[in-house]
Amino acid sequence: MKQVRIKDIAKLSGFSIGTVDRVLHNRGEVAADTKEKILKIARELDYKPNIVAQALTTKKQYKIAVLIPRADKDNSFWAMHPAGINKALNELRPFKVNVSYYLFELHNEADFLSKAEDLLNDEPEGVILAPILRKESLHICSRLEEKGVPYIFIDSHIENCGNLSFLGENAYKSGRVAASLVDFGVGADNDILVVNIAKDLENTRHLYSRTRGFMNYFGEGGRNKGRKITVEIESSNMDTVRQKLNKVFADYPDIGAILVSSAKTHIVASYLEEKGLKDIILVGYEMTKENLDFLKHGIINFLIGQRPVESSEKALKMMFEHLTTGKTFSKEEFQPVEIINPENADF
Amino acid sequence: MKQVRIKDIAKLSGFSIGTVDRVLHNRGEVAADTKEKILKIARELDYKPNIVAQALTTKKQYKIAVLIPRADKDNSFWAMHPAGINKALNELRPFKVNVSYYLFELHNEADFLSKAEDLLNDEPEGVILAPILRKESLHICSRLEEKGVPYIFIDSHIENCGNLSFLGENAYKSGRVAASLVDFGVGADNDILVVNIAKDLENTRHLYSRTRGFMNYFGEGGRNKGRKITVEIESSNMDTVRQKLNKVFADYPDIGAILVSSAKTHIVASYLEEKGLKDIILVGYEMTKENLDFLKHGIINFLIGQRPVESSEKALKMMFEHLTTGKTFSKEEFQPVEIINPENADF
DNA sequence: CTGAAAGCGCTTACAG
DNA sequence: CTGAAAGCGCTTACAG
Repeated sequence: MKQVRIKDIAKLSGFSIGTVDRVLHNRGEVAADTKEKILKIARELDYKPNIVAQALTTKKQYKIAVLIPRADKDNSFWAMHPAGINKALNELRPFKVNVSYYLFELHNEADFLSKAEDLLNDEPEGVILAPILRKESLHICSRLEEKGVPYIFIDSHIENCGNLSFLGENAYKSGRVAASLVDFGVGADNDILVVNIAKDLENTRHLYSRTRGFMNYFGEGGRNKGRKITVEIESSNMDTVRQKLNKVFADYPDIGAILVSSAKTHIVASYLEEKGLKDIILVGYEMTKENLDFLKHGIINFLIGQRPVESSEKALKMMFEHLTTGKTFSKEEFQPVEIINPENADF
Repeated sequence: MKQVRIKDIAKLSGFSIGTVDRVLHNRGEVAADTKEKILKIARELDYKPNIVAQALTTKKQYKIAVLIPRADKDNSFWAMHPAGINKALNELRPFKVNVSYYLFELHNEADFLSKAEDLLNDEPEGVILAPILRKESLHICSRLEEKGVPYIFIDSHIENCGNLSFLGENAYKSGRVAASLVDFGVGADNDILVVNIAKDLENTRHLYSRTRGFMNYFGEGGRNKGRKITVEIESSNMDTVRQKLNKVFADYPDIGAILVSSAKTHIVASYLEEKGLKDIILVGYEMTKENLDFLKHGIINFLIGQRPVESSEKALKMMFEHLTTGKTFSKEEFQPVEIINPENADF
């Protein structure tokens, strides 16, 4: 099975390679019937372009836009995605890929929409985005679809969209993983507390899904038979957190374990450290610097990771492959749920 | 910073591109002083070949040999490495890479040597091997070095070798991870048993390192204060295992957790199931089908994985990059130690 | 609407 | 020992 070249199609069809190339790329200026003839032969021969020759010859740069939250000190999680993009870019070096970032302030709807507008104006050929804000993201996605621009979701998922794929965690499953870890270590009669730190839990579905997974694990079985308490904290401000948690601990003195459903785990860890509550099991999310510090000091027992670097890396490679070959992918590619404790955190 | 082409070097040096190409590839037939001149310019311009053009034009196939144990039902772990190789091959598709396997019977010295001999006769340009049998591997490595053939270790590690790199777990660390998991769930006063199943523990260093990591964790701290018992079982035959373990349990009735230092974990799991010892915590290695079955049924609590698929994938890509560009790598690239429990095993 | 030609950067005979 | 030319498979003006 030697490679089929456009030269072969040219010979068989009786047209020149220039014409064949034009129909293969839909560049117009070809008579309808010759187009058909050529396409037929291409299909029969199962023609696949040689992407190496293509890369060598083309001047085309693939313009890919990335729309994610801006990383900052309280939020270093979002620095991991650019790291993954860079990894992919490095492997794609021989080819011509051009990535531009559109970074919005986390949980700021207006800023998200404004950055998305910038993105649309720049007319990228593919988009990778984190649709954290559900409503606003849906709006952008429909605009992309109108323009025929493919897009891939990372981090968060919206169902029934025209996305090329989704790369990230199965949030429900990761909640169950957290539950199983708590259950392995906690006393059978202790109470368990779930802390959600988010401005608008409604509009941040994956935190909600994690909590649901966590609860369902215990609903369906598990060793622990204690009460399951949920508390929502709207701000990650330490005073607010302290006040809320003081109240919870006053009401429930037998709490043996805490789950924090987001990367803000380190804030609850500070609280526990401050109060000297070292025996309480604390499980949370994401291997950010702040969280890892508390993990190493034994305040956090486990972190659940969703491999953001890998997701973004795969997303970019996937987009490139789609753009060059037209290949499509399964609509959801869940990444493995990663379990991190102090002993395997170094890697 | 535009790309430097051999044409640029040709112009600057006053020679033709043919001559430049000859010195760049050390193909001889060039006067010593012109060679020097050209190399100097190439260095100054920091010339890097365009691998896309190279791939398009060359007829050269890179021949890479893979020397690993043959997978079989008792040993499906070794089927994961070819999976990783295939992944890499798929990404390297536009280039001309040719992989041949040399599969030996696990722990069979003679067979290892015979397959290695076949490999040497076929004169590959790069080798990826699992140096499980220390002594025999050293012999092969020195032969490869004589021939100037680069080689990468996967799975097991031998220090102070001329290997291009090592890709695999940090066995000592992974032993500590296992210990921390046991420690999180086991009663503080229970005894803990370590089971080594291997024909020749001496010559299989990584099992030894895992056990050492496990023991040191408890030596340096940990909640559990019970006794730590070690048993060595030479064969994975069920009768042998049963007999040995019966004896151990008779002597130590308070065993609360078991570590199996290898992929043979499922054999101990069968034993526990047979005896109805469901409350004993069992931690072992590798996500093979047999082990995963017991994990899902709750007999095995945790499996430690070393990401064999990823290691092999990286190894092949690394070898390819080395062969094409001459790039060198750090001598050890440890893979993350993966923690698997029933809830995150599906991925 | 179609074809012939030049070019991407490198490699490979071949002539001298 | 060195250079000129053809070719890898595809794309890109350009001429007709």
